[in-house]
Amino acid sequence: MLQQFMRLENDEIAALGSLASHTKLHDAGHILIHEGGTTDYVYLLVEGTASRYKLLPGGERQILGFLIPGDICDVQFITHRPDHSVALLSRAKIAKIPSRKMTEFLIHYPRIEWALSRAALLDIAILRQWLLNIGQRDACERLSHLFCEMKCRLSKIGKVESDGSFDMPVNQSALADCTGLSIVHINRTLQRLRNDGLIELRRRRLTILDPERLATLAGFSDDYLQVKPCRS
Amino acid sequence: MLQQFMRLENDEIAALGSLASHTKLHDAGHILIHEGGTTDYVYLLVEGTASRYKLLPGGERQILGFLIPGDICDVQFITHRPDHSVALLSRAKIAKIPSRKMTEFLIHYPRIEWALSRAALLDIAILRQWLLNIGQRDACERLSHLFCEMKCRLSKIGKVESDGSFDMPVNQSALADCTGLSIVHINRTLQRLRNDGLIELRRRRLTILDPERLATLAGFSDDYLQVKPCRS
DNA sequence: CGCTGTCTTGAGTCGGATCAAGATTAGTGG
DNA sequence: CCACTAATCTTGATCCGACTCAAGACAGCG
Repeated sequence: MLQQFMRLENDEIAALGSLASHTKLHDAGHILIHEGGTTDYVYLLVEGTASRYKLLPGGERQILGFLIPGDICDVQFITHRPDHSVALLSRAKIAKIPSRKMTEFLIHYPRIEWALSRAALLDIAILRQWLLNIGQRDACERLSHLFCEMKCRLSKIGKVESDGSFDMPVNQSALADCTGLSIVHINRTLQRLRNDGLIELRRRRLTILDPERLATLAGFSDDYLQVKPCRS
Repeated sequence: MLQQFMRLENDEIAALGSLASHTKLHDAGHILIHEGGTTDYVYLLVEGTASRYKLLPGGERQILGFLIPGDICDVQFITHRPDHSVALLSRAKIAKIPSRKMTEFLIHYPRIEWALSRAALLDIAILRQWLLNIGQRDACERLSHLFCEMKCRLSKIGKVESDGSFDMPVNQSALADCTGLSIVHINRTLQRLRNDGLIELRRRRLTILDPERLATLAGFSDDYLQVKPCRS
């Protein structure tokens, strides 16, 4: 949600709304963007969850990040040749906006363009944190950190239940590919977290049983996710 | 260099020049920005090399990226509390610009602001590539990829000699901390690359002896570093 | 000349990978 | 509502890439 980054005026909100008015429902697994292909559209994830990833010739996949409702898929692309793919993790509602239209729109609403660049900065902050995660932490810490991060991001858009549970529509294979671990090891690590009473993960739904202890274990602090809206 | 992202007008170049007119020389090891501290300045690296990194309580360090001449240190910071540190790898020339002044400047030169946001997109592309690197590749590939990337970035600013060598002012400890490997393993991996006749690394200077073969080994393609200047 | 930081090398260990198979669960169509 | 199939999850056994520890060799520098 862009409002995290800047208080928007009513007309801006309305304009955004009409820009994203044509939404379409897609099934889990649908690939929105193909690495190396071309796009002339910007996709806005209205409802559901998606992942960005890169594939290696050998078939290895690295998940680069998760998209949650309100996230935009690819203002990112410098050229129109995306350097990674985006696929849906769950059934999702998508608004598909022609790039041309988006460009014009942003010229009329420079404040929104500015908010988007803030969103990019948040992406950077998250990417750096992931790098630290994969580069320096062990399996347990990596998973814990990821869970803490997701919970924090989702809570900002009101997607965490009062009991602390939230949708996490990923299988163990996806967890493996975003932490740089093997599926088997993810499985065993999850069991440890479960046995330690830290989390519960069932039917694509994650409950953090002891947020305090999990955050400590992960070395998680939500500072990097806190974006101050500025320029009023 | 911002001109990678957009053809700038003479007055813009002149304005940038005067903005960055007061430069100062610092020694290798100098810490420009402290994680968790505060900054009211934007730093422009005019000459030399620097690294961004995060530290963990246990002393582990993850290097998040390298800065080369023309790179800007921290338009990045969403709040004024940097989430990582920046230190010089070599003696370097730095322009220190007050954030206020920078903000005003960008209001007068919106095209430059726009170029900066492009630069951020390049940062994102590099970060994603690093994530792939650390997450999925083995030691040899990681190092090779890093070297290919540095050479490509440096060649864009004319910092690669005609014999293919360039400054790489990092010790093995830094290589370890940016690839997520141990120093010892870096040492052995470097030896392999040397013995295979792929590289030569002496006195902080790297020569890629067989670019072709190294790129293949690394799975490197420079696509993600190619930024098309647009909006004329 | 003698630090101090950096690089090398060897030996032993371990976290996490791989391989292989069985158990569960979720979907599908009848 | 059940049978069938394909994912996904578990578990055990084995292996290996990379880590740690430890010590010696250089190199740059005041």
